[in-house]
Amino acid sequence: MNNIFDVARLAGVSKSTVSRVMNNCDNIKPSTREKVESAMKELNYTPSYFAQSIRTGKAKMLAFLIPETTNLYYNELFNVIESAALRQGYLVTLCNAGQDKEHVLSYVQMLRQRNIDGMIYCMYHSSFPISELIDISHEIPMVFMDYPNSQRDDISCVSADGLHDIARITRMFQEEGRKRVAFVGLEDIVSTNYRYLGYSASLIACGYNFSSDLVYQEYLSSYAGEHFAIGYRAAQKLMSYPEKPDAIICATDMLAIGVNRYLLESGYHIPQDVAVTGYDNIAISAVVFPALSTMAQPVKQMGELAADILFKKIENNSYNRTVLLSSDFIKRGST
Amino acid sequence: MNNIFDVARLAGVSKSTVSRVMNNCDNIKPSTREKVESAMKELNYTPSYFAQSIRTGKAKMLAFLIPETTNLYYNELFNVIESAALRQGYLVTLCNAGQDKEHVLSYVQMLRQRNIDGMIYCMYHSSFPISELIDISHEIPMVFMDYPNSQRDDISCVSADGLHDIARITRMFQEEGRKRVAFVGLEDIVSTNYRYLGYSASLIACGYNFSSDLVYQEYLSSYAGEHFAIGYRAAQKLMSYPEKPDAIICATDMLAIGVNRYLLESGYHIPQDVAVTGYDNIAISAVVFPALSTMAQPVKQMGELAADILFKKIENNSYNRTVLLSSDFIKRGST
DNA sequence: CTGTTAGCGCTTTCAT
DNA sequence: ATGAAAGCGCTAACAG
Repeated sequence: MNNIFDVARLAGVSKSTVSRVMNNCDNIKPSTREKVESAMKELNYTPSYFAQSIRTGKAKMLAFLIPETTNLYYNELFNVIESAALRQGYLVTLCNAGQDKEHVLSYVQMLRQRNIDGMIYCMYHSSFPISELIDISHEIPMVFMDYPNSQRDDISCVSADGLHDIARITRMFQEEGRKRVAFVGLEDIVSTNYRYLGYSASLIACGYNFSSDLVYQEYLSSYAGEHFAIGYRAAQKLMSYPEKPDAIICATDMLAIGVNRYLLESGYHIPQDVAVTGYDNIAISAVVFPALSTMAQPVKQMGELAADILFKKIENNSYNRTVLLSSDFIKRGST
Repeated sequence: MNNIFDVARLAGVSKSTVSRVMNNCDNIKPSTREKVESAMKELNYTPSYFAQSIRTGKAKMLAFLIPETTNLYYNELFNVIESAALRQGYLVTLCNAGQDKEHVLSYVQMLRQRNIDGMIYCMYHSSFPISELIDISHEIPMVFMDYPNSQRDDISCVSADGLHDIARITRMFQEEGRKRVAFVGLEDIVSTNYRYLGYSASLIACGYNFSSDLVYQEYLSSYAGEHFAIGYRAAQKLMSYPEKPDAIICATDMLAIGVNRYLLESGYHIPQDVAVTGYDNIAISAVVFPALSTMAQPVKQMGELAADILFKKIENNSYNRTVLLSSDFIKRGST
């Protein structure tokens, strides 16, 4: 492997000049720049990553930390962030950090030891003790996703605006003349909690009566098939009350698919008897029967924004910005 | 940040000794080892990753390259590989390399520049020119997955044994007394081609007549919803012939789900009129109606084996091993 | 505009 | 069993 000295010798200049050419400094005579460049080409030279890093202290590497891996949402997000990073010469490592505090922290610790330039952390369980991470974010650039917290200006967050997204759905149902709008959610998940807030606020705003018979939420164990089963159970419960809902807002598509299954099996007509909405627009939603109306998060925009903010923070970690983005409602057969 | 010299000074020894303690050399007086260790603890010292790497030439980092990101199979695989790597102090970066030759190669190039220790590459399109990668694998340790090639001993491959997996399904149908067994697949995908081979070979072996009216394969464009639609079209076509199949083996679960949808819509009974199998055991398969019988690849075993082989290759790249693993048949309502 | 020089923090001979 | 010293390949003052 050729090093900077070989290039310098071949070009008849000093190492520094070669270094300057690589880092496109100005103040280089065009003729020497050419000599250096052709020498680099001739020797098929690429600078040593480690040597560069040890000097600059930069790893040119980001980390994307996610809580679980059965959700293609994170895949999409990773994609977008990876592309954005690559464009700037950064590599991004996906970290399946889980939700155990010790595990997350030890993963973060390892990343810091490797001088990672910055990280994007996806929040999940609301019970996760995030304060440690917030402290760390003051030392190493971090952007939080799925953590809709606009309360503080010393951190940066990028999330979908589930609260207002759900409010728009409630309003739609009201305009359609639906009388009883129910909500099916997941306990203890930051993003779905936020959606629930949107439901309960807009219910009042639309003049509906709030009733606990209209809300079904359940804790989620880790198993993926669970989502579907929870939806199924939720519909079973909601439809067992004397006053049944005529619309069900679900916090995720998988819940909605479970809800729909119960409704169909029980002879209800969707959307005539009951309208159902999901949230996420997973691939299968377009293809189930009835096709699911749902909210599609602006994943591309979210990922790019997160990367963008992270790069700004890498330049100057005191920069902070928090953004909540509206989702797109995809109308299909279930409403 | 403290460096090795700070530790040495506090412990009253030289840098070399500290280095030796870190790398657990023998020939260290227990008392000095203790002194050094407590000094490290006191200073909360961690060695500089870059400085270590520049000396050893090792990045302690692997890459996992995948062709696309809408398949949770890769997520599972990544999980397993990541855990195995972490246990050895390696970080693994997920690379959404796509299937464009230039893009893959430039990604690989970037990884090499960063002195990645090894890579695991997931094969996909059979038209992908893999020979360049094979050449590269002679220089930098690489394990190929989903590339069931036992022909050559200068590369390492870990794959599910789709050929024999499908043969077992064919045999099951024969034992059930099914008369016409069809196959639905995807053109141009290495793993599904291999499954087709298992179908066509076992058809003969079971004494069935081979007929082109029993085979439907289609090229796959990149869009994910496509899988489902292809399955739907496939069933439409297969059931349009005068002699209809009474069993359909699908190369993937998504295809099978599409097949089932057409069959149900057309009034066929599953599995009485037509039995259907998938391959992959994706999460949704347990939950669709009828629940899908399918082959579950031993993903955990595959990932661990791939990591294992890669670590052996990192020690000595002339080591090679190719393994094909049997999947587990999950019997559900569709058979 | 370019060269000289001093490190970055560690590992690894070579001495002792 | 330990220390001294020479780099790994690069960047960044500092000179000129």
